[in-house]
Amino acid sequence: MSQSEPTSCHHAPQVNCGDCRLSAICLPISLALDDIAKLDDIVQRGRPLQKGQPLYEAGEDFKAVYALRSGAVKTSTISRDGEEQITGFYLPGEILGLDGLATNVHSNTAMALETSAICEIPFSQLEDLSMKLPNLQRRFFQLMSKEISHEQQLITLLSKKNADERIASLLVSISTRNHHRGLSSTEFYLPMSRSDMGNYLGLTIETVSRVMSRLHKQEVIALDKKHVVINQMDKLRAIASTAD
Amino acid sequence: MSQSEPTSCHHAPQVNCGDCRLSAICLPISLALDDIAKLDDIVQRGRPLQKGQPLYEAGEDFKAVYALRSGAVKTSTISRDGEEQITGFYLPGEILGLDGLATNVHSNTAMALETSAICEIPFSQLEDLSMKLPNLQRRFFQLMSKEISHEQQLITLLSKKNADERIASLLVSISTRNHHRGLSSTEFYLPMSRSDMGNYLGLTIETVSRVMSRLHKQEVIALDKKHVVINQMDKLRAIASTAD
DNA sequence: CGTGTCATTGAGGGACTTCAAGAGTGGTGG
DNA sequence: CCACCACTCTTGAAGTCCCTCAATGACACG
Repeated sequence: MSQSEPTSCHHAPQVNCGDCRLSAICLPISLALDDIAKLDDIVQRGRPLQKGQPLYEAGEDFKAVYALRSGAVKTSTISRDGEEQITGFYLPGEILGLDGLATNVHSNTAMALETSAICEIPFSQLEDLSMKLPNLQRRFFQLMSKEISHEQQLITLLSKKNADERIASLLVSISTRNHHRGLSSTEFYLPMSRSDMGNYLGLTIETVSRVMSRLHKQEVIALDKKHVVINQMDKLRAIASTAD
Repeated sequence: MSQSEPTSCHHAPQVNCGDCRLSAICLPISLALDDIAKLDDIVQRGRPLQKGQPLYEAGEDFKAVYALRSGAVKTSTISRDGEEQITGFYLPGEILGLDGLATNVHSNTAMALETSAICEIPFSQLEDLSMKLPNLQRRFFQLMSKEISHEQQLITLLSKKNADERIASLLVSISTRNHHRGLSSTEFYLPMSRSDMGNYLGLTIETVSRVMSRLHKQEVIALDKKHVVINQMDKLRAIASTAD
């Protein structure tokens, strides 16, 4: 299995929020140390999710939000005729499951793209805690609004960008998020298949493959299957940013 | 100016929620009579908005949500390079402005497509009131989730549907919403320009025009500028529903 | 009556899809 | 160990759908 985390094993379930390498970008962001301890008390850390296993499914009751500690997850909706539409990819330190917040029912399915360690945060307890910690509550509003603005960016991408711009946008997005997590912004493994990329970006798998090959030939990126090295970040950004 | 409401003038600012023809589908839905009266007390009814005037703009502080009493409104984001992306059309009885709820800042701009009468509901007071009226609070969660699922449907449309399916989907959507408001589901005026339709659906204005003409020639719809009559609803739905 | 805006229609071209074949990879079992 | 299979990915050739460019028409407004 390809692995983007060579530093150490992050699947160990015994880590707590205070020690977690991701605390700076995850839910505990801007919380005081003893507040993190309180959050820590309600976080449940289950066994890792294997590739292809669902974290939650569309239609399920909303019971918790989830923080991704390692691995990668995709979220998707299934339209009436059974076709999948991927709505997002999630990387370590990111929070998912908020799609159920409004109705108490998840509208999306979340599925592991590779073996993933996940912190589960039961929402009832989180609600109580966030009453006491205004910073935590603010963080949740931020997250919800981030979800919405992400969707609107995706709409703009699908509505206005060509294939090159779409692919470049996705690569820049992953790069930026990796950088944010303290990882390399120029070298990483794509956690999703070409098919998932195409589904997400509104392209066929062949077009995804062709564009990636083209970027490789132009030496904007180096490419070996899922391993990506960005050689010319400025150029990639230029391609991506016919708008964000 | 073309007008889809020949029955009576709905721009009169003095109407209250209890008397409003739209109370069955608007915010007061499922509220008891005296609860509607409470809601009524905080609703502000300003002078009508003229075509092209903004109701709120991206970046503005979120102070209120709005109920559309007559007319039509579009919401849109402006991407970095200045291009507009329309994210929704709103018809009488529908609520807008929730895009600011998460961050207290609007992420979209809302603009009148034709002369529109609008009820403004200051959010601070609405918050207080919804504490006391659980049905009202539930209604708000519904509305937020509706916004999210609308965006996800738009994503699927942009990602998977061809031009005919996109146009048909929009027509069916407007038809359904008109029916819901007690108006004709088969005959109505489009409140937006071809350009706005194209922007929203990710198509050029020429393609919009061609598809509309084609549907006309196939006698699925009758068409005179913005006036639409749906002759074969089943056929239109069939075209639209390669998924919803 | 000219001017500007919006919409329609046609011709041509381009970007992406579809169809098809083949290469590379991982897993299973003889 | 390698043959076999399933699966993913790549690459090419052909086709199609939509866009671009352009001209014209319809209508409102000064």
